[in-house]
Amino acid sequence: MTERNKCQQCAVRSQSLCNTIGSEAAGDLARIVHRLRVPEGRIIYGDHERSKTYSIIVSGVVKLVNTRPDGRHQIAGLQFPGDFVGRPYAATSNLTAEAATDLELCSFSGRVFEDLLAKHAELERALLQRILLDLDAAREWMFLLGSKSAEEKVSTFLSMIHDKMVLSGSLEVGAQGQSMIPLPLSRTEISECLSLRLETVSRQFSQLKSRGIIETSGRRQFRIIDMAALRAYSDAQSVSA
Amino acid sequence: MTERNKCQQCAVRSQSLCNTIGSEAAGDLARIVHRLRVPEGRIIYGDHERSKTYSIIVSGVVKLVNTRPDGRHQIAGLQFPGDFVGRPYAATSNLTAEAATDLELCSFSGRVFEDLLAKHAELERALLQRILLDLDAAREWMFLLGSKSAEEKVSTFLSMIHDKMVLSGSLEVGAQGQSMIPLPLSRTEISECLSLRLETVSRQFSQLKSRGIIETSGRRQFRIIDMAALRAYSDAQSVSA
DNA sequence: TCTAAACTTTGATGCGCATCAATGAAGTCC
DNA sequence: GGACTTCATTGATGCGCATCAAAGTTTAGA
Repeated sequence: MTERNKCQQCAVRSQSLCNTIGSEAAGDLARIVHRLRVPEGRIIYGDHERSKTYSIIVSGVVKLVNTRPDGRHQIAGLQFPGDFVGRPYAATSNLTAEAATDLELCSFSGRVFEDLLAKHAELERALLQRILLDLDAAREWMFLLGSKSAEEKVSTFLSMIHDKMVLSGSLEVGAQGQSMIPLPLSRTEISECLSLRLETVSRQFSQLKSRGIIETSGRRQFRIIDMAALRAYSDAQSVSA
Repeated sequence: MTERNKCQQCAVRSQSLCNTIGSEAAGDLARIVHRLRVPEGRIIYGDHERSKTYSIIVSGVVKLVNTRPDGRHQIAGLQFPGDFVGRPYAATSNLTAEAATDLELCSFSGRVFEDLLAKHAELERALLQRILLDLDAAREWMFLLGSKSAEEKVSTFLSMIHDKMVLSGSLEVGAQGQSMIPLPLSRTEISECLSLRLETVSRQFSQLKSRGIIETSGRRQFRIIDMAALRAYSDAQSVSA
């Protein structure tokens, strides 16, 4: 892929949707895109949303929330920079996509994007590949929800955040010992993501701190002191003490 | 869609992949398909499988198993008649697809099917739509794994089996009171699907029986006596007694 | 039909996390 | 900059499901 194939406007990382397609499709895509800033808490799509839009995240984090009639709710997925947000080919969705942090988006109006999908098979293929990755991730997360202990869940969550930061270029590989990493979610949101109560999440944070594996600063930042230990706790059974 | 557009060979239900595409693509697809019988327990793809194949299930159930180094494993999805089985665009998968029951498949060799995907955009679109449904289902199942009680999990599982039987035409709507429904999984497999222990699954079966909501016959058949109650227990909080 | 193996059910006990409750720290507004 | 509000931490207790253990049932094979 040559440099001019890349979408300069929303270039985030190489795997981004608009960087995996040819120049003609990319050109068409660039013509209909517009930049958008979205404040934390804003609903992007869901429930009673009529006007459909699709986006690629430039910066920030989107949470996909599964809300139930009885008030229980769960975060069914997090989308990071470079990820595609939207649900093509469906009038409604049981999920609500909400800005977990302030966002910058590359946004496409629903109708136009769908036409473009029909026009460029390669764009549709790129989308299919991306959705398949989301499906892999969802099935992997199912294992966490069903089979991991609270300790494993919180450790997995923190290393996942670290890995996403590295992937999106916001953090250098191996720099975790030095750099503070921003937490995109509150304790309550983390608990909804891991299917724990927030008290349990807090206790696991405390334990990881007391073991010297992580440090925290304020409510929204953490530093990984011992990455190897964090990874070990993420898939424990290995740890006996 | 006209009748001749339908793939007569593997026509299972209207949503099946080969029934949502045009006649030319369907013709090409029919030309490369071959029927295949697979005995229970056989691995369809996964782990160290080299030769890729894709299939549409004609009859039987496939389980997608997530196996971990430490021996824990979980069923990450079930595929029923009409469903697509395979993981395009990936050399490997962490999942193993295994015949939960004896199967009849419409099978496509990997290379040829991928060429066909590239040739017919409409086939790729149909696949994308199907994968999106799988993603919706996976995210819905995440809620079960993370947030439902053992009672809700088992009730949900049984009504899901019922619904799938109806969808695939093996059971008439509203006939649940009369007909025995075959269970495609053992207690152990059900427990791996719901992230419970098999003893807990068994206890929930017993409780549903003692309440007169279901009956069982042998290990692999059940009858739904009171569908409304079963549905209520599937999303409890509603039930207080 | 009898026997053995595999699977399922039922019972007793304990642990992990939820729940209830209170204190403490961090941002926000005047 | 002090008071308020929101969010996070820590503690005490209880319940749901895992775990350990044993008996019962179904299926297959001699």
